[in-house]
Amino acid sequence: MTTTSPQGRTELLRPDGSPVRVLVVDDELSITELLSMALRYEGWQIRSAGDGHGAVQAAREFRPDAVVLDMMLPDMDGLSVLGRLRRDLPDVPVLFLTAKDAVEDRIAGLTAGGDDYVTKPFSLEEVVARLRGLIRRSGAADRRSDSVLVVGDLTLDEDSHEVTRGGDGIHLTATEFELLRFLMRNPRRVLSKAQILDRVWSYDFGGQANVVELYISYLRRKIDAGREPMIHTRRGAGYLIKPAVS
Amino acid sequence: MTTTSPQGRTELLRPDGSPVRVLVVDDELSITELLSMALRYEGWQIRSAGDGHGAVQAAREFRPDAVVLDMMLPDMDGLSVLGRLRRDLPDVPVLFLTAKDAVEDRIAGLTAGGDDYVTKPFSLEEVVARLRGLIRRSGAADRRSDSVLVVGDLTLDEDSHEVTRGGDGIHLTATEFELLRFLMRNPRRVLSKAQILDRVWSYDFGGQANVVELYISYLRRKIDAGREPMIHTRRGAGYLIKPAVS
DNA sequence: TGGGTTTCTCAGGGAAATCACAGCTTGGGG
DNA sequence: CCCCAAGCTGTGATTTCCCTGAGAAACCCA
Repeated sequence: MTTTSPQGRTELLRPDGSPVRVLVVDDELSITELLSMALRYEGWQIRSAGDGHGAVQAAREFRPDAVVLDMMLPDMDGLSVLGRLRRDLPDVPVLFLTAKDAVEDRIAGLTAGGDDYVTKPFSLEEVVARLRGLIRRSGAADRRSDSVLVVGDLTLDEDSHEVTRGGDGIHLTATEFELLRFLMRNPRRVLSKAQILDRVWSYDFGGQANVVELYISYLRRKIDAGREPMIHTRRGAGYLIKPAVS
Repeated sequence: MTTTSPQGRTELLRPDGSPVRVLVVDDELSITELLSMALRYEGWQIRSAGDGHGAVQAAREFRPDAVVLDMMLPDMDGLSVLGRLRRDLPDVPVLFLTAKDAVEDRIAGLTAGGDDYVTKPFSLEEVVARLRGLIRRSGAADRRSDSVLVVGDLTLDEDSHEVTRGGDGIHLTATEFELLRFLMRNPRRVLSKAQILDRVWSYDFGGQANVVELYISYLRRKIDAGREPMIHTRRGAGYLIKPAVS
């Protein structure tokens, strides 16, 4: 089930209308806090743990609908944690956090069961999107909630990553896609460059703030090219997307 | 929940009808006093602190609905304060104050959880508007309070930054927008040039006082152009806005 | 390993916004 | 009715913000 909040954002809810519950497990406090903050903002209920034992215990009493699990924990390795989690909650979907250079094939085996993973450093937009996907597919939230965002004649499918405007397919790079998704999830709302950076770029990005301008310019070339523009600049405030007419 | 005060201003209240509580943290006394005065004028309850430890303690006993937090404190850095605040009040929204040139610095991730920031030197109108936004979105105040100001056939949307009169969209610059917002939040009330300067321009503005006249003139051109005027001059007193009829 | 793709930095150009200045208009008191 | 203070607005300088081309570096896939 989804509802639309007063801010116009679409929230994911469980069938009984209560908020989705997510357990976040990471030993770095800054990461759990960053994630907790961002996921709470999605309207979800969050519990966090800093090690494997804490995770197992929290899972038992909190009974989350999904788990975000760092593969690198101080007390036990990710696989053992996963095993124990599964003993209590056999069907809970797990989003793994792994270091960039971690052995990918081991993860590949794990995600076969419908789980997913992102590599550190991640962007919040990516984590949120993948969690939404996991929860949606697990059936914890209403299945009818679908994965296509629509603004005017522009559509974006979060599952297939397909983007169309006026029926024409548009190819976007990964970053362009995430930026557009963020804009489309907040239609008609001015988003500041800082907000966009925080959300779409990874948390350790230390570069120039004008990447946002650059990618807005890329998006315009692909989406607004020769049509009524949908992406608008609010000088001194930020950017927003809205249907071309009106 | 919102109520309309005898003066005609719209106030933000908590669901139980008690005033919103805001904690202000800054080491410069002039800043905390400036903010406290302005925020009290909004009808909110204010407590202030001059350093990180004071902030954490005050948060614990005062339990604010929102926090204004300077990133540059003498005893601990902004992120540590944030972490400790969050331990006691996981969902409290925070408005960060940062130096203009430290913007790139490390805002990353801060606005991701729905928090926001303004750069020093700020204008009071900006701080108040952003605080209202944070409180509104956090759910501490009634969610029905929405983001659109209406005076006669003139509307101003604080989220999309859209302004219309009689249905026609009107493009305003950032300063024009803030000036109009201030007028519209105080309809039918005479606002002196000094008041306007104090509210809409940043506290270190050292320019000529006639910027107010200039911007009023800009606004008239865009809003009153060829229609029944809504912006009126009270010679020797100030300006006011009111619906065109009557 | 190598070529195509993607991400990002840097820097120049240009447009918009802000503001100072000055001359002009207006309104009200005497 | 005159005059002056208060307010209005045209002009243009300055600043700030945004856009985008070019190319370097990183990445990915075969």
